Amino acid sequence: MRVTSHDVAAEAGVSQATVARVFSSPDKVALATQKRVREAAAKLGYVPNAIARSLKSQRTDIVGAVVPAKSEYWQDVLTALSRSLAEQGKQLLLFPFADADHVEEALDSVEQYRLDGLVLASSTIRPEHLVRMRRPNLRVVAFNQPAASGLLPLVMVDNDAGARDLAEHVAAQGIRTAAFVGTVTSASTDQIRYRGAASALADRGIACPYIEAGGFSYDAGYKAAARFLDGADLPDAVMGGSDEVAFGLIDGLRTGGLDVPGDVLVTGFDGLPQASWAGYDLTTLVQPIEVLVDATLAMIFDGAGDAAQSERIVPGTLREGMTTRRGNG
Amino acid sequence: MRVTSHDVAAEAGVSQATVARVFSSPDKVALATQKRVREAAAKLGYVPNAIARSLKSQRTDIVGAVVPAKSEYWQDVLTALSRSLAEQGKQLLLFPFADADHVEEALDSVEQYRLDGLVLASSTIRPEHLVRMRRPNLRVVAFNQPAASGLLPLVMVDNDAGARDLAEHVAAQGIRTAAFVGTVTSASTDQIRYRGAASALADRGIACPYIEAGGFSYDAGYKAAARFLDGADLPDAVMGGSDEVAFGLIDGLRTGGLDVPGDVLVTGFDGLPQASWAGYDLTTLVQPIEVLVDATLAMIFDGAGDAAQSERIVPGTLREGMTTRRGNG
DNA sequence: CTGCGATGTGTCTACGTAGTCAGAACGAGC
DNA sequence: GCTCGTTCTGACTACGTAGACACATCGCAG
Repeated sequence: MRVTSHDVAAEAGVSQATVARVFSSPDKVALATQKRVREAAAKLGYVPNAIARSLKSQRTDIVGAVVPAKSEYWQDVLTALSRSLAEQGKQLLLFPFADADHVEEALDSVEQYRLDGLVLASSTIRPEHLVRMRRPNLRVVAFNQPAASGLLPLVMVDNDAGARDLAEHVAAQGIRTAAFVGTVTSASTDQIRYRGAASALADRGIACPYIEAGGFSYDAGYKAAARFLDGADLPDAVMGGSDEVAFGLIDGLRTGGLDVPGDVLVTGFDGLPQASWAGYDLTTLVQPIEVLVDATLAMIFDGAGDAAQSERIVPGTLREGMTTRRGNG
Repeated sequence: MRVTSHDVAAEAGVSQATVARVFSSPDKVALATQKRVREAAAKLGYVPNAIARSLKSQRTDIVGAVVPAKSEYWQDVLTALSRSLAEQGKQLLLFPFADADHVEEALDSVEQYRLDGLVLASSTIRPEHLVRMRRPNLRVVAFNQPAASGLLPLVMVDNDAGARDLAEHVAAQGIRTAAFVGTVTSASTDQIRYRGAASALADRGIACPYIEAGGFSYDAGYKAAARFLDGADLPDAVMGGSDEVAFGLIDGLRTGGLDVPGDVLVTGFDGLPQASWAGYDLTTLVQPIEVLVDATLAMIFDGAGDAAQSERIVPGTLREGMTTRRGNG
């Protein structure tokens, strides 16, 4: 039914091996033969079977990605990842999980496929799951996941330096009090971001209490904003652990009658496309997603020997938006 | 190196065939044998090889999705799709493309994999490409793609009825003039939405000129808003072809000094998560993505014989947001 | 004209699984 | 005790490809 390399071989009057060579290592086949084979293939509508090739060659040309099902940030990462892979003739297989408790299921199905590599893209995967993914024949790279440090090869943005940059930027606006809203309990990135920001602010004599939002979503930020609405506690600046939280904060504060940035400055972290939308124009730390993705794929495909220890920390870029423009407006 | 069913067979003292049966059709193996095999498998860390299974069984348990690389809407669809597939033990393989001119490349790589099904998810794929995807052994379903009608089995939201609902809703707010901003040239969905809205408005004596935005992105909407800023042309309501365009419109109008909904009403289409964000609170037509996705997968896996003609049109739901709340504020 | 490397092609086999077929073991019914 | 049907298991093979190996052909230097 299906056209195979044998059919093409018969049509072109060559052996099956020659047909295979034409499509995998053409330089080993005489040009005249190649032409004959390609014509026969085109005539019959032959397309090489990637499944069979994978079985034989022990390479799938497929990279898996374990990601949270719901998150604006990861969708941007996935887009960049799959585009970069496509350029190399490889594909992306998705293993989404609903929440931290369902990671295990996703990891189970990962093992059935003999993937060339796996990107663990979530700051909420637990260390015990991370370690479980260390296996021969599979190059695993943790993406933006500080908790994986030392356990797996790791690529991430410089969360500490980024948080300091943001903190220094708001400090330069002349604030006296601040607060950090995020979710240290479930995201290891937020831990570092909070520490970096708090430390930089402390250097300037500004206290920065931590407020647990219970998630890194818009809703979490929106609800957390209620904390500040009784007025007494309102700091001069609120730093969100992520852009999504910051959007929620801004809308929550504004809905509560406060002005951003008039009454309170707000910052985010990630640099989502929406941060540039005029409705928010958020001051945030832009992650160089292309760079991060390229570094990740480089680790997977040209990874060194003792990759478990290798880490690549990439600096982000401060984006100064309207949400921290104070006084001079 | 890798643990195979042969290794497990040796360990358990059975044949390879029995091991295979334990993992694919357990009811054909005696319970005692099953237990022995499973223990041996656990001991050796055996995981069935999906590649080999696919080659033998001619089923991959993988569904492909051809999607535009950049689009908020499609990311929501993909999330729902992959989650639904995961529940059935299947996986999603992504074939993103940058723009309409690169669809061909994506489709080429689709053929190498012997996918169980393929979702063509983009309103910008050209009809000639659509037809090319009709092939034996591959169940293709077009998703939200009016242009595929009659060419491929099709699942989509009722764009016409949805656009009429939106139009009637704004008409009920007492508007006298309107405009539709979208991109009929590149998205066949916008064509239907515009016609539906214009027709419903015409029934009430309201003209609705069409304004080409040149895309369905935030930026396209933002730029299109400039059209209305000289004041003279400002209609009472602007209908965006999609939520993304509507967000751009709103921000563009507001940046230009207009009030939404005070000076002009705005509607979207799709029901993105951001539509519910307090900063926009957009009136839009919410697509029942879960329903659409389930219908799509049903067509792929339990599709009828003459599937080319089958179409499933699902109604959406009107979401009344602040952007069309007029006068009574 | 012989020997040798380079090049091109064919034969054969393995990748790891699942389905077909045959046969073994066993109990039940005559 | 023999036949029959049922249940279980093993041997064998095919899925479609790519790599190892052997061999044929050719040009070229000695």
